[in-house]
Amino acid sequence: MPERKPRADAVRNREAVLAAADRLFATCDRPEQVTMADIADAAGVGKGTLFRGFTDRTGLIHALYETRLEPIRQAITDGPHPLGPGTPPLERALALLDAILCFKLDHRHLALALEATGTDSPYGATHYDWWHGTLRDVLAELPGFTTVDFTAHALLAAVRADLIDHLTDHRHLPREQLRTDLAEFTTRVLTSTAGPGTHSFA
Amino acid sequence: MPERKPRADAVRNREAVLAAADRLFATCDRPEQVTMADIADAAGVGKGTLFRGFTDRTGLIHALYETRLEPIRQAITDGPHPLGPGTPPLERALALLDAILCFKLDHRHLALALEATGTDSPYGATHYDWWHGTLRDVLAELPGFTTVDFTAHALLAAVRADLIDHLTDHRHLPREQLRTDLAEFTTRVLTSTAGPGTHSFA
DNA sequence: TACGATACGGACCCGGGGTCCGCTTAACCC
DNA sequence: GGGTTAAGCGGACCCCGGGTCCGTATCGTA
Repeated sequence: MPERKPRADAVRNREAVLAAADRLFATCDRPEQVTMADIADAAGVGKGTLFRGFTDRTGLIHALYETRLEPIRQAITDGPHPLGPGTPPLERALALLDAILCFKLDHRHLALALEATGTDSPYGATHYDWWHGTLRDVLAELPGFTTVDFTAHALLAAVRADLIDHLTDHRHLPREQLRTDLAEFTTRVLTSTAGPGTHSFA
Repeated sequence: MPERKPRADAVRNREAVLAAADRLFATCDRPEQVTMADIADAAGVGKGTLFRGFTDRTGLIHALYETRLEPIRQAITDGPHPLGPGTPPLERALALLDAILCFKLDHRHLALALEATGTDSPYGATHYDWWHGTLRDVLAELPGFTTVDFTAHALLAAVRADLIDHLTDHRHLPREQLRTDLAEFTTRVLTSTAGPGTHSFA
């Protein structure tokens, strides 16, 4: 079974669609305003082609997101300091979160579009489990940490796309401000010597 | 102009609709499965009545959410210890977040429905500004805090409905576990002596 | 060049949010 | 209680967007 190679026009179209979608999402301010028909038109293909290639709306956005995310993923799994492995945990955790933040800033439209699919909250997405797992493993290397799992979730929640979007677009927080704020917050969380701080209320 | 009193059937219907909606959202597992027509049927009224009374889907969910939220709001603005004013800031912040967490646990369906409206991310909702403002003011009373604004956002992000839902329904974290985890996390954030933790990466 | 497999595309379907308007009925006045 | 008025009702209807289908065009191969 020599596994036929995919047709040339198919791959060409696939690229065209991804490019068109990226462009449209980037220019329109509410991702749900971008309709499938719009994307098809902009890419110069029929609607059927979209769904053949990407199954459904979510699939298309997913695919797009994935391509943009790949480099960062790479940098984390086996890249150089400070993102790659081999960086001491506290510094690496900070680097991770900063990287996510910057990514979301640079690709706000995509991240928002992804979350706006509605079909699956971010927590259904495959990315999320990966991010969470990675961050959790890093935190686990820090001494004296018990609630690693929840902490990873909470830290990731601080860089969710819509929050970032709200802070930059509506509240006009400049990028660097946001980065330092996040860094300080993360540092607080990770360097605290919190004993059993569990005050219990009735 | 003696200001006619509202018609009896109108208020009766309003209640019926709210009750029906609450019931439906509570039983169906994905809020977007509940259609406006469903709610109208369940309440024994016509679709027109829904839109007359609540403008649109978002409005209906908003109204519902508001009624459930009111007691807690009350307890915070002028209730007793530990939620009310007059509680020392650290303890009060912990109480606030715990209260939000419990509320979202008890009304998961509503909170999810609200976020799933899509039309406005949680950050567009009026509640959010109030929560954020309240929490921010409390944090501001803690000594040595600089990034109060962002910290408030980040802490609130940790109790977002879909995260809570994911942790309880998919990961099966028990309620009490979640509460203690959140309490510890919050304590870490608020009791850390974080100096200028702003390591800068290139 | 001929042929099979694959991809194309746009007409079409369907379900859900939101509208509209002729009819109903509660509130007010006597 | 009976008449008048306008607020309220409801469901047929519209619109729009995601997703499907299948006759046709195109590619890859021999």
